[in-house]
Formats: sequence, structure tokens, C-alpha cells
Amino acid sequence: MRIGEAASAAGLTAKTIRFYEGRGLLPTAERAANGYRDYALDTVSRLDFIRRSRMAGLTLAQIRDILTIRDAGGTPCAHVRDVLARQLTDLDCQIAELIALRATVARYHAGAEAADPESCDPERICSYL
Amino acid sequence: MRIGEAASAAGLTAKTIRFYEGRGLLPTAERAANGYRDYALDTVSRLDFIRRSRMAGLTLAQIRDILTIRDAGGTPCAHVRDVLARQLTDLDCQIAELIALRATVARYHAGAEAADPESCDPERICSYL
DNA sequence: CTGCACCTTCCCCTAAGGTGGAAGGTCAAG
DNA sequence: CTTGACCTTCCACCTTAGGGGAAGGTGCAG
Repeated sequence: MRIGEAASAAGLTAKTIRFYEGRGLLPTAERAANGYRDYALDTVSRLDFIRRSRMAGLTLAQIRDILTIRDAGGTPCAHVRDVLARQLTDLDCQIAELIALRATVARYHAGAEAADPESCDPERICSYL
Repeated sequence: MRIGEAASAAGLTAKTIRFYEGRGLLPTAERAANGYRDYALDTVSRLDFIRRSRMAGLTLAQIRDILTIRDAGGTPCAHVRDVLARQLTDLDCQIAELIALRATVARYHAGAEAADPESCDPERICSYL
């Protein structure tokens, strides 16, 4: 199948597939006589795997590492477990940071709601920040 | 004061101050006879304001807008209130997305923890994703 | 023959907030 | 006179995941 078919089968664009190839997520594609990339059917499931992994928030580099293990004949299970565990702690960290930031902003906002615009100190740029 | 002094007084680098000037967060600096930027004392409090606003998650463009209102002689209070309100809803949105993502990853991870590496399906790249 | 849809490579662009380095000017101390 | 610490401008680069579009090749239908 040609790149456009593979792309629409996987819900991506041809551009994205070439980009993934450049990033090492897809092996160098076979070429037809005219130079067009020629993909086997299982490329679509590989692209699906990439799409699912992206939705889990994995970076292309993390996905590439998993695929590399698979391509080398290994079972990436243990590695995937580690990646997912790290992803969980990363997410917890990001969520905690955002919640702390939200609290700060909420405090500023409450101050801004309560204050009288007339009492604005001309010496400060804005008393609420 | 020269740019290096202003930078260390505000806890920034000289590079960053020039960058802020380029982005319109600082007025075009006065120049000494030798061409060096020459800052008044209140520049430090302006830089402090920028730093505080950055810590509240405001973008440089948002901060620039607030400063522009102030520089035009206005009181940015009302605008700041709007910006903070929008920032709050943005943060809530981001937090909700991250929590949903975390749930997805947690599900995958639980599956990966429970599974037997030997039962790995060689046809799939990884059954956990 | 001409269109049209598809493919190829190549390079530039995006958002955000800076950082790094090159080439050169300025000034005080030793 | 030289060294070193400043300063100047300008240009390039970093992160991530692609998108836009040029210039040109391929293949089928009308």
C-alpha cells in the first residue's frame, strides 16, 4: 500500500508518516519501482500502536525505544512497565504543580475581586500580582 | 545602573532583560554615553512584577498587555481580573485533562503489572498499550 | 495531450521563553 | 600595553510534533 492509504487507514497524514520514519519509529520503507514507499499491512497496526501510545502521553522517543526493543526480537513488556510507571509519577508531579499554581492564581484573583479599583496604588504596577 | 546590575538585582540574566525589551515588556532603554543601557531604579520593580506574573503562569504577551495599560496611564486592575479569571479556567481545564490522562495511564500500568511477560503476544507490539 | 491526484525530496515555519556564541567596543586595574 | 570584566548587535539553536509549500516525477482517465 502507498503512503496515502496507510495514512488514512491509520488516521494520520502522509507527512506524519514520513516524519515518523525520520524519527526512527518506522523502518526505512520498501520502495516500489517508481520510488513510491510501499507498505505492508502490518504497518497500519504499528501506526495504530504509535497513535495509542501518543494518546497515553508518551513521547515519540519513548515509543521509538519500545519499538526498537520489539524490532530487535525482544519483549518490551518490562520496559513498557517502567515507562508507564515513570509517566505516572511525571503526571502526578505535573498535576501537583498545576494545582499549586491554581491556588496561587485563585488567591490573586480573590484579591482582585475584593479590591476597589479606586484604591489602586499608582506606585505599583498592579497590587494583585 | 547597567544591565548586569539590573539583572542580578532582579534575579535574571542580562540576556533575558534584552529579550524582554525586544518583546515590548520594557521600554527602550536609556543609553549612557558609551552606548550601554542605563536603567533607573524602578526598572527592578518592573522586572520583579514580570517575575511574579511569570510565576503565576502568565505569558509574556499577557504581562506586556498589563504593562502597556499601566504605561498608558491607566489602571490595569479590571484587565488583570479578567486575565486571572481566564487563567483559572485554563488551569482547571489543563488539570482535568491531566487527571484524565493519568487515569488512562494508570489503567495501562495496572494491566502491565498484572500480566505475565511470558504471555506476551508476539503478534502485537505490546499488549499493554 | 492534458488534467488531476498522488508521490518524491527539500527547506522553512509554528508556539514559548529563552540560551549560546561570534565579533567587536569600553573601561579600570596592574 | 595587556588582561579581564563588562557591554553591544546579530544570528542560530533548543524543546515537541508536526504543517506549508515549492519543484518535480508518476500514472490513469478523458
